[in-house]
Amino acid sequence: MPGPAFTLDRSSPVPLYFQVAEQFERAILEGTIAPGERIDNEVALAQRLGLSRPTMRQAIQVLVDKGMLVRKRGVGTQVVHGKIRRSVELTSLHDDLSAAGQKPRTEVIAVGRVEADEDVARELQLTKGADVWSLERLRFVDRQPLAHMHNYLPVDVVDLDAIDLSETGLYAHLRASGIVMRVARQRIGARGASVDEARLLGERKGAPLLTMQRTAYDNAGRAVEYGRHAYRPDLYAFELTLVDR
Amino acid sequence: MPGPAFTLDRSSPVPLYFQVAEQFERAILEGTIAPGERIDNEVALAQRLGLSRPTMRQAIQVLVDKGMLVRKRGVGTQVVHGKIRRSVELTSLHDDLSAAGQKPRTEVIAVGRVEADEDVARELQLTKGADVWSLERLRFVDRQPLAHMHNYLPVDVVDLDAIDLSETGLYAHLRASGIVMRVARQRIGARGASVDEARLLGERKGAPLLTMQRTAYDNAGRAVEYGRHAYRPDLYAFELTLVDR
DNA sequence: TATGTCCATATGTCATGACAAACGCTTGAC
DNA sequence: GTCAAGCGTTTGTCATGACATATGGACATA
Repeated sequence: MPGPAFTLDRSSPVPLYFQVAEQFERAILEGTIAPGERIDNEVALAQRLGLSRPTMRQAIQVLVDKGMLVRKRGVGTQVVHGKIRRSVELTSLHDDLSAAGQKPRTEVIAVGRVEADEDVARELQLTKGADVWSLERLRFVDRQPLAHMHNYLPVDVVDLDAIDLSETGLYAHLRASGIVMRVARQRIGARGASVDEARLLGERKGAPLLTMQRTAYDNAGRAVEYGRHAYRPDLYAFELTLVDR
Repeated sequence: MPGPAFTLDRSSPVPLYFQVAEQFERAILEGTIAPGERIDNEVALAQRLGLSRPTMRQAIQVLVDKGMLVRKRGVGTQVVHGKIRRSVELTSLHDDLSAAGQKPRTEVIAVGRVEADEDVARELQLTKGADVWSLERLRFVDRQPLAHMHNYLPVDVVDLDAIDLSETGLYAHLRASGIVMRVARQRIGARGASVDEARLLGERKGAPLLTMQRTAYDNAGRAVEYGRHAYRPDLYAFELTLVDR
């Protein structure tokens, strides 16, 4: 596959397998390695880079998990055909849009402390009536309303009053506050717009909306965020890549 | 964490790491290991089971990828809080429903060879106008129409005429035919029902529908299936678990 | 009391070596 | 000519050993 000469920095804190994976990914995205093309076998690659085979395997595994490479025993490893789309990750809509080069604008409709209803309490592992942050926002792209977002957070996780949420996304701020989200559970569905939603999103009552509910957990398994979102389906859709292992 | 005594069968063709992962998963689902509880460290576990640490790590990694366990360096590995839902996998709706204990019924509306339109040709990596299988079905659960499914397949992949598609699912048949699907790309959205869809699904025209488009690739990177599906949102939703790695 | 340092602990990374199993091609037998 | 057996290639699995690094508590210090 000769491809570009990969460089390794053994003094870097970035793990070697990750350095290799990054450079492979770039080569694939740039087309330096063509779709369908087979890459060298693991043993040869490892030797050429001065790595052990387990490390080389780990690097390849990263891209296999991303759906960019496919392994076949006895045959080799090759680049997957078709355009590579980024899979659904533990990011927010704000991150998604920023990555796509768009500039989202966010309008905070309401923020404050409320009593958790049954749904919110269950999802956040609290008792009903407990004090939680409630955050309601409207997101625009190109002056068009794209999503109506209602999030709930335990009060001991973060102080929402101290944040300017119209500038940065909620997730970006949580990360900056040292909150590490490790697992999230999502439910994607659809329903007709309520009167309020229709008004906010510039649609008619009953117009189809794409909905998403998400509960995010930190690395201690504690629920840190629960959100109910509604999207205009003509402006947004969820894309994901599934990999069978 | 003492937990149940895991058993290993070294003569089995099932990999050791997988045997361990399976038994761990069962213990977690059954509650033998409580949510939030820390499991023993990798070295001790490996020693107790007579395994090497890499193998033990590989077993744990399987469950970390599923979002059931969380690792913390310097601390340990613990069971995630909250109910575990199965993540979106490379399965079909038929599989999903069967796994949930329901008995889906399928009605084949039309099956035959057609010329690929632009969309189909692009997704299946064919030229426009090429001969492809077209399969249109309606899926019921408890006598209620749940989904309208329109799938396209390259003619050289399988012979749909030879199959009874009302009994087994399309994916089950593809697997039985030796077709291995490794990667799939999905796009989930929403829109209003067309007149035809409304009639088939027992809804009104313009009623919100949940839509999914999927292109599946085999292990050679060849597109083997493209489908456009529409679901009744009151009966179906997509659930997925995201894991940050 | 508050803060910084040290240390035990557990996971993260990496190397080396070995055998197993699947795939695809070639070769040989009938 | 067709089919089966054999073989090389490549990934899959597993063992052993070592050092790095983040975490959280104990302890010493200001």
